[in-house]
Amino acid sequence: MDVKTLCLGVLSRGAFSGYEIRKQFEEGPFSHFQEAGFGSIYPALKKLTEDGHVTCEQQAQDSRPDKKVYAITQKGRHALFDAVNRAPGADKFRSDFMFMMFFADLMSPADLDRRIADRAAYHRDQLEFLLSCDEGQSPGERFVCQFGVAMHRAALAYVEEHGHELIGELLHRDVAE
Amino acid sequence: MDVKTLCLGVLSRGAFSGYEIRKQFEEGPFSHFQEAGFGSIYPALKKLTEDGHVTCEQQAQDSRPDKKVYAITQKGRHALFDAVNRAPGADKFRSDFMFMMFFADLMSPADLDRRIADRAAYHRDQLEFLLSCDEGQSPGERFVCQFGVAMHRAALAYVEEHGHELIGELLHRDVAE
DNA sequence: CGTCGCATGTAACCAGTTACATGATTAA
DNA sequence: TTAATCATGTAACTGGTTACATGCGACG
Repeated sequence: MDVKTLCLGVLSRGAFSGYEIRKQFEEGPFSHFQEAGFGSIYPALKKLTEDGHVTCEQQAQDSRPDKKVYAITQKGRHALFDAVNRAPGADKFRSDFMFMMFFADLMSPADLDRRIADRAAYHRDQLEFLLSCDEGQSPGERFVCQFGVAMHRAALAYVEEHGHELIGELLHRDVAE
Repeated sequence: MDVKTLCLGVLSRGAFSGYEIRKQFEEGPFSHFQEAGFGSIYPALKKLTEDGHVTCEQQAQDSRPDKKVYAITQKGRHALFDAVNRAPGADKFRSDFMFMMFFADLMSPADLDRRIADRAAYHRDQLEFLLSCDEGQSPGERFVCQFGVAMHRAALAYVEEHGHELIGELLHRDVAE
């Protein structure tokens, strides 16, 4: 799913500036399963405008830089429709944390403990956020949001239950050697 | 986590050829949280050899192309140790499926149903695979593998429970209009 | 007779990230 | 006064993907 399509998705729900679109990827309803930064959003918006998928209205603001508000066109909606009805690519999940846990025996128990605590905190944060944006309007939005809740709940539970177990096992091994 | 470090991780567990390393990313114990293809593995191995992180032994095979078996060096182990003890980057999760579900109202109920069934099948596959490689040797490996099990179990349960709910909601809305 | 598995590699390409460039306002 | 928020954009880079190039053996 390229950034152009992602932007189209955001703009199908309202008119926004590039800055606002980025915010939605950072802390909005898309944040937990897609991401995009300025460097990819602005060029995407430019391309979408050229292709007639969005229109751009420049708004002057006093004591602030101009704002360019983008709105989706009929052609853009069609492109979004096509993208949604294409076969989805496989999920991409990459986790440095899991790689490190895989090699937990290369870490000191204290460091390991800290990493696991950080991880639990991360899942708690995400959970809190997702629960707060749960008043999702559309059925699809609610489905996705609640999926995130289910995932982070499961991950948190796993880390809390098995994290100490892992540290224990490694401690044991250290003593044995 | 770049492909060089990933290869170092694989090679810390034994000597392998580039082809075998790729297989481990495709169907081995790393497959559910990292990936790498030929196009990134071979150049990484080349670089690692130049840097002295791995050594390469060419094995002639009759009626088959030569095999280059790579083995990690002490320097390589040190580099892996450093990587594991660095602060982990944030997880990257990108899901086309979730994007599509977000815009489920742009899909026909029949298509939606099919996508959800495919998704459930995918989680079942992953689960089966992860359960089969559960006899992980090291505590870290077991931790990571069982984490995968927990995640796919939760995802499968969620999709099975709420997928039909979503279709129902959209069907309802279609009738209302 | 085809295609799958073994086996290695390069070159072109591309999407996305990082750093840079600019600058006013507001809150700590 | 320092940092954060608002606001837009480009250029250089980089990492990884895709396609190409080569070729034998085994299985169906």
